[in-house]
Amino acid sequence: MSVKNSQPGAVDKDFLATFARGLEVIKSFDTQTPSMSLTDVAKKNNLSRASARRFLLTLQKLGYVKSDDKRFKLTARVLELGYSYLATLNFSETITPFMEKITHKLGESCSATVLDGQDVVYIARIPVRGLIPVNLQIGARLPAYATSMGRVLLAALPEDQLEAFLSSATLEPLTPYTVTAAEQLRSEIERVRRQAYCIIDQELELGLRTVAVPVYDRNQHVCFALNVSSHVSKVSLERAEREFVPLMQQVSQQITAALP
Amino acid sequence: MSVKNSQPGAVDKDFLATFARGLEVIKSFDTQTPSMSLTDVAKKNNLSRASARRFLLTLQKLGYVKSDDKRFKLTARVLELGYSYLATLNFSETITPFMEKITHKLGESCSATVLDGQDVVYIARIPVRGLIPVNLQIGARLPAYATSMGRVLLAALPEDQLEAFLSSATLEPLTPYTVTAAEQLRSEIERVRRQAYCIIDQELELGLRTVAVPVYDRNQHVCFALNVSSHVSKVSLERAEREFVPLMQQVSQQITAALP
DNA sequence: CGCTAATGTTTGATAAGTGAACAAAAACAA
DNA sequence: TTGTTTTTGTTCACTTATCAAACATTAGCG
Repeated sequence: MSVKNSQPGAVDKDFLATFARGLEVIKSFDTQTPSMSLTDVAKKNNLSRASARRFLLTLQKLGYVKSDDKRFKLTARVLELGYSYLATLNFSETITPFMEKITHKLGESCSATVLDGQDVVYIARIPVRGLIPVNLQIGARLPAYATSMGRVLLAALPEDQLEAFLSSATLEPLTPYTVTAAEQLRSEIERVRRQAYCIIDQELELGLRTVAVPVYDRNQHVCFALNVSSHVSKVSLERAEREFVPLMQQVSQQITAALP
Repeated sequence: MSVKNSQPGAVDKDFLATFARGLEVIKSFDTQTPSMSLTDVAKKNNLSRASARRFLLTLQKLGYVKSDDKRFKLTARVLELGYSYLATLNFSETITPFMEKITHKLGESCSATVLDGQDVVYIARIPVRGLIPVNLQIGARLPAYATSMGRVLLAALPEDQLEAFLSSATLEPLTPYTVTAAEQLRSEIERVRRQAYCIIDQELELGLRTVAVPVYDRNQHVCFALNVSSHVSKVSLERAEREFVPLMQQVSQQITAALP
């Protein structure tokens, strides 16, 4: 890498502001503002109206937005962008049948996640009609420190990266049960590494009991985590360990063998 | 719109090439090339290496790609872009429990799609362990003309847009049963409009029998289609009409009432 | 109706992005 | 080692995008 930014105000010569701003424009459409006028977009992204207009016209020409009467909204084509990530994970097709098998045998939702920064991100999910209709679509994020999948993935990190995570993460008490002390979290993660699975009770949400196992690729690298989530009133801790863990570990090995 | 491009070679003054190219760079990562070197990216997108490098460094700085030893790959953050579209559809959360209900009662996969151009695009899906482990994730596309959901959505288009679709679509015979004559397709679509549901038999894929109904928002506009797909050997046409259609139409109305 | 206020569109000086050419560093073979 | 090839990084005249401010167009309102 070249040395840039000797002065604080200096801009990175290799940073394409136009592109970065365009991506922000896409992301600026959300639940609160599903459709926006040109001026709305300009304000929300700190752009001049002239600039906002160019972004919107470009997106429109590419089919990513459509305009009904001066108001712009995203089209389903935007999903293509996210889809190209899923396509690079050659395993997301492979794993679905295995996850369906888990769902079928245990009668609980099954998910797959990867680690991105301090979050786990859902890459696949088989929901079942449950007590709590949780809505965690592909792309959804949850904090890694308070989820079973997060701990499984953190346990697979090299020591220096785990260290970096622990020193930078802010551990909010999401429920009274959430582990918020870095040292305690570290020993939990070490335990997860030894036992090769993780059960978390109500640390993310009251009533939620989740079990996760790592899934390895053919080079012995953890590539994602598998999870089954249930309710404390439905599945005892004892049953989770006796019934859920073995099945999930077995399926994890089957997936490894089936991966490309 | 202002008048542009009097001469053929003229460029659109309001088109941001940098942004459009950047989006292409993201899309250029796919199953065949999940990780690429700088040169690969340059070749695949017809960019100079200098340019490709700027795009990759920008994406890296934003966290959308990471580089392991000179090879670049997308990160899960890319899903955020697609996710922002789902967020603008305020209903994708609302509908999941209803779809789970359908899946539970009928024992078959249930999907929701919208129309984008000539395709239907999946915005939600509840898979079940079935005969054929189909892999249709959120964002996946299928040709509208050969799917039950496509016909339901086409039936809801204003006459001029339907006309435009019929005259521009290329109707490939995907199976021996596929309707490929525009006139026949039109009358099929008209029938779908009258009966308010669509059953398609093996037009997309041999053995596949699918049922679709439209779902309206509170302003009597069709906003998406619900679908249940099964196998001809598992569900008779008679049962599909007697059992599937009424339940799906009932759930469709419940969704309308529940929409924001 | 005219007036105001807001939004959308064009314009010209300034800033950012571009590819071709060049430089540097790997990768590979003899 | 040395030379050859391939890939990656940098520079710089030229093109594109940007902002601010002008102008044009609507929308609202008494």
